[in-house]
Amino acid sequence: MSEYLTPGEVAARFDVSHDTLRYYERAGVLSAVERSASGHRRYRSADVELLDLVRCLRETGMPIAALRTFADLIRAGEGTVDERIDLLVEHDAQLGERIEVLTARRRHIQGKIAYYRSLRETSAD
Amino acid sequence: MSEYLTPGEVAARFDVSHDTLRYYERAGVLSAVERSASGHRRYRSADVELLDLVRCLRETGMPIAALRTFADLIRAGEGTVDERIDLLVEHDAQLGERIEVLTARRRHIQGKIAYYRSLRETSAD
DNA sequence: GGTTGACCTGGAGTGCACTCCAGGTGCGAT
DNA sequence: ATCGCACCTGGAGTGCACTCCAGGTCAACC
Repeated sequence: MSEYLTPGEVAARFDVSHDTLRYYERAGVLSAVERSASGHRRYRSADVELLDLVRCLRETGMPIAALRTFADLIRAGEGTVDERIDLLVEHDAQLGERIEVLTARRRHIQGKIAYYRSLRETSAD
Repeated sequence: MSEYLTPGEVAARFDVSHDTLRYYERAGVLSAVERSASGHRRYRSADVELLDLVRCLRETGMPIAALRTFADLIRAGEGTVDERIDLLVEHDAQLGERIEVLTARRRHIQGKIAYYRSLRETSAD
């Protein structure tokens, strides 16, 4: 049990590619990660926790640029907690709306399915 | 009250651009629409209804290629109702999963917000 | 009869988030 | 020693869904 994860382990854990990890680093979403003597990345638990949140935000539609802003706030230290809250609250609100829209659209789709099924039964007589 | 809508009216009703409408037509999602003598498009109620469903499916993440497949089934006539049902049921299932994932992620984000708020209260002492 | 505005065309361009490439390094196992 | 493999680099390429562009047509209104 080592104190860090290798790129392969991180990629497997979050189901992202090695390239995506490097992309996040280049984009400033993950700060430059520690390296071994041979230059290989070593992901510490702080990196892994940030990545966990990053993936959560990405999967819910936050763009890379906003993620970068958020990561910058974290790096800037504890004085930025209010701003982080604002950012997350805003995202949460958008996400709530998005889920509502998707749910409404889903009902529409289910209505269409029911309609098609009614057609099928009628013609099956 | 005319029997058709102009491109501008359709664009306004569905909040899409004139270009998007043309794009859907080029992509085979909307079949070639009726034209006036001067070449302007005229959207009949059948076109508008299809577009309504198309937008619903697009907003819920169905790719253009699948939408094209679906539109082709509609054009192929009533014999394809079973296939249309299959396609919509599959999409509905994926959408259900997606909503669940988003909802779970949202709880994670809300947990993070609560955590940050607890930090803020502690430091405010 | 000139101007305006909504519309027309084919094709090129955009933004996003990756994803791939070619060539190179280090290291444990055979 | 040499093989295979996981990793490294900068930079180019990809796929998707639009979105924009330049130049043109047409009907209506002043």
